Amino acid sequence: MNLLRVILADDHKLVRAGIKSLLENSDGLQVVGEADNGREAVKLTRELKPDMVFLDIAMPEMNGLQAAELIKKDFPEVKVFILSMYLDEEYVIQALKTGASGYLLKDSAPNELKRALDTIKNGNVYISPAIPREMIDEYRERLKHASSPGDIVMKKEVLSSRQKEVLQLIAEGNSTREIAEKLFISVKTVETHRSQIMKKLGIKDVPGLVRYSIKTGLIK
Amino acid sequence: MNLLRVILADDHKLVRAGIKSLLENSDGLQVVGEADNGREAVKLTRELKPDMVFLDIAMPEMNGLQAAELIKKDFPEVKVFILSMYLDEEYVIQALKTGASGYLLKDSAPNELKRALDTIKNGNVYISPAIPREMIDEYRERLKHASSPGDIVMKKEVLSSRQKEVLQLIAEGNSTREIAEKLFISVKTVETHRSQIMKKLGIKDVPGLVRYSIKTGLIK
DNA sequence: TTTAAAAATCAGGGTTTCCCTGATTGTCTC
DNA sequence: GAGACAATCAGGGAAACCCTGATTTTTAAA
Repeated sequence: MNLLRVILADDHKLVRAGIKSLLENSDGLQVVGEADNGREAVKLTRELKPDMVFLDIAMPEMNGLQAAELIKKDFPEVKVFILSMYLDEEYVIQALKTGASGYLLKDSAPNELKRALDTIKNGNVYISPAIPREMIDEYRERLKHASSPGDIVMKKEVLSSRQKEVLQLIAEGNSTREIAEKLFISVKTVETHRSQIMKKLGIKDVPGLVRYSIKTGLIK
Repeated sequence: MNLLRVILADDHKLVRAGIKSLLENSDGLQVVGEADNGREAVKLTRELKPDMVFLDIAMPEMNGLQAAELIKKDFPEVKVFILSMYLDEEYVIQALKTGASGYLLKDSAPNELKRALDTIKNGNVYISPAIPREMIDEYRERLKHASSPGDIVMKKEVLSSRQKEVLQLIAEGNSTREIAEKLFISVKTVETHRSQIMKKLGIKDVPGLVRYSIKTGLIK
């Protein structure tokens, strides 16, 4: 039986050693190389021609998504698996776009890893169940209408400009009433905007909106 | 030979499983409990009376440093080991102050973990070599001039630890009711805490609290 | 060691927001 | 011209927010 040869990239050595230990306990698999960052992962891929590459997203020098892109460009047959700390729409879409075979959150249960490996071995794509279906469905939908995956432009502009306007006012600490006054609309309309924004972003509370606004640079 | 009974707290289950696998491969040690956040770690410590507790710092609900404080207060004999993503002076000092037996960066080599374990078993304190000597020296210096470790004031702590706990829960998006349930106190008490926090910080709305929490690194 | 201050707990009661289910109108697009 | 979405608004109940207290415990200071 051939062992699946994999490369593992994560800048936190302790975490990496842990994941390695987990991977090697599930049989049929062998970690043949380890990298501290994306650039090293790409280099090792070139040298070792592994079957699969595990990439953490947040890494110094070159992040996992950039590395995934380079690897898939030069070695489309190498399966790429993204391990991420955060459930971020941007990241998921980006990963799918580069042709990754899997996207798993780091707070997944360890048995999810095994399931993901089985799925990928059979040539399918595994995506963490924690990721909202709409996100994936929408990507698939767009995929139908594009000539190549690279063509797909995921609404960078998820929110309409009015919605962004309202979101910013919320995140800046304005109350519903204050926003209504500033925009010359009713309190009810502001409420509808807020709930539309939350629905679109998949966020269920105001603190979440604030964190999103900071992360995307809308405020700060 | 008695096995060292340890509890392991990290919100990223996959990472936790990995560390667990690493720990159990080094013998003389057994993971008897796992926690997703600081609060759970404290609860498990009460129930299981372990020999040692491994705490990640960045966790939802209650971070590892707060958990360390509570654990050391009630069970001074339990050894606390801090695992951190970042090399942050505040964190290191805070960890030493609570009486932690170890502070290790997550990007340490796995054999450092073994060395740390040996050091701690002998009753000594292990601090990651990556941490600048001056930081530790400064702490030791201050220790000389204080009657007890608790006296050492490294930096202004505006909020009490309870207040920080509540603030974190607010900023993470928990509703007042949810916070009350998690802390086993009434909704009214949570409201009082919130308004006390706002008064102290001079902030008048929840989004402001979230921004403050991100800026000061309490969440994110 | 008394005294004072702050922390942590809770309540009443009025105002505002939140949330859910609608609804209308205009504007694109296929 | 049907469907999707944006932007506007309402009703009504649940929850959160805000203010004024109040009690107990802990901590600090005099």
